[in-house]
Formats: sequence, structure tokens, C-alpha cells
Amino acid sequence: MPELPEVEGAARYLDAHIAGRTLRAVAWLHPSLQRGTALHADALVGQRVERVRRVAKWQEILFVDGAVMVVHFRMTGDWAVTTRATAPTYARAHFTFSGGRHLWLVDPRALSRIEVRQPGVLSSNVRVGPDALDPALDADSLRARLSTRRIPIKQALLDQSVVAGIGNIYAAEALWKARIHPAAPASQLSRARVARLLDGVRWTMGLALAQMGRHQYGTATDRFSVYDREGEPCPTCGTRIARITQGQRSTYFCRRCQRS
DNA sequence: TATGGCCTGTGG
DNA sequence: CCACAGGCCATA
Repeated sequence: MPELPEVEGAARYLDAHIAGRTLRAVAWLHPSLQRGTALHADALVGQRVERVRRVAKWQEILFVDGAVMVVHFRMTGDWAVTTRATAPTYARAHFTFSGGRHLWLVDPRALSRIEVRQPGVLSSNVRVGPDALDPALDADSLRARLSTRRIPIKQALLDQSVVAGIGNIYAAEALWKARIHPAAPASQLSRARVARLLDGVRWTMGLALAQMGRHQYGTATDRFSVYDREGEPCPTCGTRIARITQGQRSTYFCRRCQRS
């Protein structure tokens, strides 16, 4: 569920809690996490965390000896840190760290994924495009990346190999901000429109990041302009916000402000 | 490029 | 009961 800003917030939160600490124990609390990952995790016990960083929508927990635990929250993952060993509701994995810190992967749908990499071992590589907030990504390069995609712009934004970090909410928000119709063919956007879109992506994610100071998402729906607001007035023009389905996902937009 | 599946929960 | 959920992967 988390997109770039939420994952960034989660990674910072995690870094603040476990950087410098030593992993003491690992337990998998859901069968979906027990396939494959459990074996390698044992090797991490006894090792110290160097830091935690975000890569696209992944979090990488870097250990001082070079091992890496990679976590993807998918739709509903989140962290909880406690000082007691009592599992929160929907806890799917349990990590005990030195200093009496307990880290829980909390995920009602249990779609989160965890991989462990040893130094020098490359994981099954996922192709990800440039980070949405990468300053090196400009309108021309984004337009070039979109130019071959024969799909609607909304769906292209969700494709992590085009740009990394955007999800269903911020795709809708950015398109609204940029006044671009979500069904517009990705390959046919003018340079000016792509520039506006990139601004929209950064504006909407920058806002979210600023609010993210303290790793919380899921509550305030009022921070969105169109997402999950079908039938409510567009903040710009008052037109009722529409919902359509694109690639099995809901898209919210304003028919008046966002034209093809 | 489009689809079903992964999982479980919530709300209409 | 059904639709839908801030994601991604394997498959056709």
C-alpha cells in the first residue's frame, strides 16, 4: 500500500530504531513468509545493522558485514517497534534486536515480501526505472521513457520500470495536479505536459514526504485531492470527481480539469 | 500488453 | 453476498 513517501518514512523510522543494533533472533509468523526466506535469515543473527535505506518501494536493511535484508510492503505492510515481545495484531515477522527492541512486520493481507542477500549475491533482479524524486530525471528523459509505452499514462506511471515509487494514489494525484486525463496515451504526451506531470509527481510526493515526519499513513484521507473522492467536488472547479477502472485499479479524476 | 493470483479485511 | 483495497509477479 505504501508508495514512495510512506516507504521513505518507514525506512527512516526503521533506521532510527535499529541502526547500530545487533539482530538477536528472527521468527516468521505467517506461511507466506516462510517460503524461501527463512533459511537465509538465520545467517543474519548476530550481525549489526549499518543503516536502512529506501530503493524505489523497497527497504534495504544493510548489515555491517555487507548482508542485506530487503523488504517490500506491497499493499498493507508496516513496521511496529516495541520494547515487549508481545505480537501486535497482524504481526507476520518478528525480529529481536539488542537493547530489547522488538521489530514487527505488521501486514493484515500478508502480501509483504522479505529477501535476504549475502554479500556479492545479487537477488533476482527487478527492473526499476529512475526514482521519481531523482533530480537527474527531467521532462525529456521521462518523455523518452514514456514514448514506447502503448498504454494510458496512468498505467505507465504505475509501471515501476518506467519511474520508480509512484503508486495508485499519487498517480491520480499527480495527474490531477498536472491537469492530464488518466487515459491519455503515454507515448503521445507533449513535452510541456510531461514537464507538468513531473512537477505534479514531485509536488504531490514532496507534500506527502513533508507530512511523513513521523511514519504514519492511512488515516487522513483529506490529504488527497481526488483519490477516493468519487462524487465529491473537485477542489479546483467543483465538478464531481469521477472514478474509472484502468488495469483493474480505480482511477479518480476531474473530467473538467483533466483533458486528453 | 492484459490477466489471474497472492492474502485478508472492510464496507456497501 | 459482492466489490474493492496505496503492489507486484507469473503467465498467456
